[in-house]
Amino acid sequence: MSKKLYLVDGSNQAFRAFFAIQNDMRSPDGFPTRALFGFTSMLKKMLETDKPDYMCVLFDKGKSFRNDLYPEYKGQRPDMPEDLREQWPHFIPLCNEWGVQAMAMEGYEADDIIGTFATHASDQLDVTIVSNDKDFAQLVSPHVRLLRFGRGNEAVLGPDDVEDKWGVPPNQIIELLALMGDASDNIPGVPGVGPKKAAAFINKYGSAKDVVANASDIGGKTGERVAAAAADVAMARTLVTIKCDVPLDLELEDLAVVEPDWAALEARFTAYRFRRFLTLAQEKLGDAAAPTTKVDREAYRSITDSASLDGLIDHLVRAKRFAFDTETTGIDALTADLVGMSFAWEGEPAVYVPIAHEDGRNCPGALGRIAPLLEDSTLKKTGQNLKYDLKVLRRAGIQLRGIDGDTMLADYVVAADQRKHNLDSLADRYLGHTMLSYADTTKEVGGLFAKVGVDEATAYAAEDAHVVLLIESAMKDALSEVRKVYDELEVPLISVLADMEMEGIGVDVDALRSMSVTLGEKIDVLRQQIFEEAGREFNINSPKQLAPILFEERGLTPIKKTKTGPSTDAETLAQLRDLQGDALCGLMLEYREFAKLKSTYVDPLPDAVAEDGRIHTSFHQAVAATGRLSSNNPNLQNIPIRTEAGRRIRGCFVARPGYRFLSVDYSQVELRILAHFCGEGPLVDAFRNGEDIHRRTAAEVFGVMAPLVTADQRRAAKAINFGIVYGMSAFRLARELRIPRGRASDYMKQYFARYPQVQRYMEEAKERAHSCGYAETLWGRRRVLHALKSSNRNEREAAERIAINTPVQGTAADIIKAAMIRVHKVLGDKHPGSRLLLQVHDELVLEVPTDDIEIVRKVVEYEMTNVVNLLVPLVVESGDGETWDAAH
DNA sequence: TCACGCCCCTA
DNA sequence: GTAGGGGCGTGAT
Repeated sequence: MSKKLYLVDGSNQAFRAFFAIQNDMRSPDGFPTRALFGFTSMLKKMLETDKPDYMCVLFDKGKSFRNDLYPEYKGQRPDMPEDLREQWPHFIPLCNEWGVQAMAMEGYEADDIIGTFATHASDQLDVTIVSNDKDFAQLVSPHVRLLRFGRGNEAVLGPDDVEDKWGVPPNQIIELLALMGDASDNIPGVPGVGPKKAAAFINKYGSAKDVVANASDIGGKTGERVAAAAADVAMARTLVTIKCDVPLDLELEDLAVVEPDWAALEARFTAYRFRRFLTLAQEKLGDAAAPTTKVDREAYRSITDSASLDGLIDHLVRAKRFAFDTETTGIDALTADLVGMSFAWEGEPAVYVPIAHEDGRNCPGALGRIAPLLEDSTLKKTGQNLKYDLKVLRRAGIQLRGIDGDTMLADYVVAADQRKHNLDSLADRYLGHTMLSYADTTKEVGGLFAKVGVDEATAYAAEDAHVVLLIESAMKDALSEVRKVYDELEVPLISVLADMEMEGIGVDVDALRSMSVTLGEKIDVLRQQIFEEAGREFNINSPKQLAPILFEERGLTPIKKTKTGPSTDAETLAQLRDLQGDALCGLMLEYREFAKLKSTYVDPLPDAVAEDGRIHTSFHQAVAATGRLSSNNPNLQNIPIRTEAGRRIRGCFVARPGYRFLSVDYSQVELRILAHFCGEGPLVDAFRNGEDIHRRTAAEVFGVMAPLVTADQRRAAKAINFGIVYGMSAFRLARELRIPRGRASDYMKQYFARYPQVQRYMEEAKERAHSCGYAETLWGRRRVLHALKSSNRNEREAAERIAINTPVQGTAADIIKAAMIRVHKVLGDKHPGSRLLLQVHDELVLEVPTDDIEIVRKVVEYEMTNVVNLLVPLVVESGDGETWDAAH
């Protein structure tokens, strides 16, 4: 058997690793590590499973001969992301410490060095090229294979695979690429000729040159394009051809894979905080300090008889606190049924209690015996995303009480900037442990957990409960920094949200269906009018098709650009209609309004109605970086309100007979919070005196008496007040108000002159974030802001705006969460007929028995306004009605 | 089928 | 200018 040589396109794999990982990963001192992490995974896996005898990782360096030949080569490429560039110098030392040769050669691309090695070595070795770049397909031969990594899968391509995939054999790939060009390298080919057409032409005529020579035979538009692109094709052919004769001063033995330098890797992985790899290095070193908290799945037990069940109950009662997890028949808590439960507590191996497994080894009477423990609030529970378990149990008639921890939320408050807070990610991040996957566990039984055998189910389920405890202890110190927001807000909110989701909200499905018909008719009429006005038919939903009609056929002047061309958004269309008098733009605006309402709300909402006739949204507690909730399936936090047609959709949300909706919303809550953070000053005075804040601001900015402020002046002041909270620029204000930049700038100057404490707050918010690395809310919720240190001005300024906005928006989120907990408590205690249904950031929607409206209004208003003492009063406005629209 | 860009709904 | 979810078109997979 031949020995194996692996040639890795290092630049390509570094990029792939960077973009494949969504979460921002950093070492404790803030150094970005995500590309290095993915790259390390790849190296380790390749070394362990493929065991190459020789290996070399190649990186591009500087410009190559291709740039001399064609200055625009790779010219369209955006700059390397800063986070990736910082990691760049680490790749070669990392490879070397793994025992792998790595290099970059000035003036050559990795492709050419790989090509040279591959052609020289393929007569004595089996060569594998590791890259996702399709150019390498040209080098594939019986002894050279191409290894590509996709999302979660990888593919090894030999000559036949290349032909299957691209339609031509490896020795024709150059011809294929010459015709196609390569958009990512900015190499022009024949416009309109992609992989399919190119392969067909190559197979028919031979080389790219032959295809060009036969352009007249191809005929039609494509033929013309082929003929016109003759020079480009020749150029492209040179550019895509990998050089195989780079002068290399290396012997094969220089590429031999040697034993990793585990001590160096240990230091490196400690610095990067790569837990899993660090453990590996420590094991290899025989290091006594290697963590011994390995997850031992063998120790887990299943509880299948009543004697063991007695023992479990005894243990749980004495433990006083335990982690638990439910296994169910599905992922939707509203329809999933209980299959089993797992428990873990201090000092014993975790256990699994099967309840409804099809193999019949279930624990008799378990649910009834365990229920009192779950309902006992003096026994403390923790888990991962307990809102789900709470809902499942409630449908089984069990009221879960005593929740005092949730690892998903703990990670959310410790690391709000991470995108993923699921258990698998947490186990990896905090423990360096890879969990058994649900997909693998249930793969052979069609994803149905009830069909999994009890032994296998035990390993999977008990691990979930066990790992929750391990993660809690690993994050203990970090969590102690943000205990207040965790204990007072996030954990108590779990059961409030579970109740709201289970309660759901009623909708008038018939009204929505008839609205769909009416809107459909309006849209049809508008579509015809648009075609008539445009003089032809096109896909009205396609901005790409609309743009040339507006800006070429109708000769209108573009107002702003998107990445891909002139914008056709609503602001643009309105200006084109008003300032350039274009009728088509007016029609498009109407069309867009109705089409949006129909496709986003009116048509999908009836499908979201559950068996109980109500819509049950999901509130996500660990998504928004500021601490807000989000809502989906369906999103009930973006139901229209601004337009008349939109409000009719709100009118389709209806209260039960005998009930009314009560909607209570905070008035100007973010500006009040800003005033609080600013301290004394006219802003605080205005709120304390109950003034109309926008009128007062207008009076200050325009230097007139408050009663004399005009409607236009008040509107401008309102825009400024909103913008301030977001860290707005004068440029943006000018656009918002459609006034010259200089005037907008004057307004802002005057604003800050009258409210100097606002400007001071903004400066201090930035300085604070710079010095401690995060922005913080009133409850101590934190958001780390690495980009403050960025050398890119746009990124840095964006982070500064976040530093200004997050304390304000996040404190508003804290306040309404605290209010929800108090309202939920008082309703449960004193007004059980009334329920919280929705939260829309500054608004709570309740369903209240008609007779209780006034008393409940008082109670809710009291709780919302007295939830915290700020320097300015919190004020709410309320309304009630039989529909959500009427209540607003 | 999926990722991405554009557009638009909310606070 | 902040924070979200989601529909549709487009082009690659």
